[in-house]
Amino acid sequence: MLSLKFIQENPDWVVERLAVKEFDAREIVDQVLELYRKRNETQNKVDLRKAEMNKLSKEIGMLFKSGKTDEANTAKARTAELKESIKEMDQEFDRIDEELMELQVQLPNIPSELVPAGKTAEDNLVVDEGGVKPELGENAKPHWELAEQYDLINFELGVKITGAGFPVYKGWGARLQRALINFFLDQARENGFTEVQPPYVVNEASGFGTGQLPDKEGQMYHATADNLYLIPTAEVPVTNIFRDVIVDAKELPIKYTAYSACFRREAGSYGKDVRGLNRLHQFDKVEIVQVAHPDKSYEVLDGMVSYVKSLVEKLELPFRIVRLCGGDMSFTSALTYDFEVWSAAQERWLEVSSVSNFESFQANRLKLRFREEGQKKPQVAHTLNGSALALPRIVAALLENNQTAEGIRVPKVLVPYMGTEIIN
RNA sequence: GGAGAGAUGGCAGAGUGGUCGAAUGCGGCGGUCUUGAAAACCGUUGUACCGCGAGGUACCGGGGGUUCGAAUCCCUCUCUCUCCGCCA
Repeated sequence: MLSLKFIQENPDWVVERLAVKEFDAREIVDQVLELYRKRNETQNKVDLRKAEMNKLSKEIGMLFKSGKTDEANTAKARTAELKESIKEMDQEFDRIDEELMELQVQLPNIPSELVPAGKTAEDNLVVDEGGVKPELGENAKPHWELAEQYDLINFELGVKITGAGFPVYKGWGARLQRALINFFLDQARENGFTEVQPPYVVNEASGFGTGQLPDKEGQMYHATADNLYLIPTAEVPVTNIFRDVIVDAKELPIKYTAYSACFRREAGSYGKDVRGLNRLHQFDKVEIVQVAHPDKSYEVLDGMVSYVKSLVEKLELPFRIVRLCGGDMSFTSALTYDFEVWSAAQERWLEVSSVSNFESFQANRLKLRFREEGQKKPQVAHTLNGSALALPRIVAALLENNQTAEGIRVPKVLVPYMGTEIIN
């Protein structure tokens, strides 16, 4: 979330920049300005009265101690009115503060200057591409047919056990999942990321910290009996490691990676988007998360983009990198690069990674700060994360792009993990 | 699931109604000493908000209450730990 101070100091700029995200912030910003002013005014007044009250109480204490009971009782009588007005003003303050918070969480993050204008995915900017699209010819099969042919994934079984979007991986299919996870984690470690295994279920505070709550609870599975949420991405538990934390500046950047299953309700999705592995309710992903110095976070973002690029290149997948336009970006992001790989039989691009700089948006919610050497006051840090990578669509592309008459060719980097050069 | 205990500053741990934002120890930082280091000694060491400033306010798990005054008493919620049971 944007800090109140920031909004107060740059109200017009906030409105102007949020327009890039197709968000009309005028009304909310105006209300924030008004309420913030009222809040401070109220605090000022109530603090003065509290100071008076504290002083009186101390005096009464002294009087009782020195046995001047009559004088003490006289003084006591004077506190009643003060007490009443403090109570009223406190309530007023709390009311305003709550209202402010409600407004504050409605404002999306400010898009970076690099974000192109635009409403939909059509307006995203392709900034890089690589690899060669394979020529498959007439008999090319989509991955769901290949998965069935080689008995890699059983979608119907998942329906029976749970429901649509929860496939069962089997044999080489299951082995491929494990191979990819291990490959991604090994790569991350070699690039300086510390591996963590987080919980897959989080509480409300964590959901708030990374921005899923309060508004996007519809995307998460909710275990109501315990009021816990299944994670939609490892970003949530991993980033929340740093909730209410002040780190030393010299520890930055902090680089974490985690494998996790991810759970998404995906209410309202339909059609070709959900066919096969294209969109699932449960999927596997290796995530990378960084906590960075504000001066360095865009360098860090570039580093993450080149790291993810190295992964898709090693997997020999044709890819492109797009910079999301304002209208296609998430609520919390300041700048996002999506990675898409070419799915040769479906003949479409599939998003396999999303790498974002959240600047201080999450850190404000998390109260994640750092302290510069020798400085007293902590500053808000920047957070970033990215998929490295999400498995299902990688699997879809690998199956389709590498299909041959003899079977599915395994990319070289995965051969040691798979123990075979071909799946058949 | 049953029974009990507890939640205090970076950590450990006192404080059971009044100058308590909080003893003490450890850790951290600065200094003295030393060729350097250790030890010893001295000092310092939470966060947020309001205020131009002086300064003020809040915070001892969360919320509510009693009281002139609450870390301390009462209610309530949450969480943690221990033992028993069950169990990967």
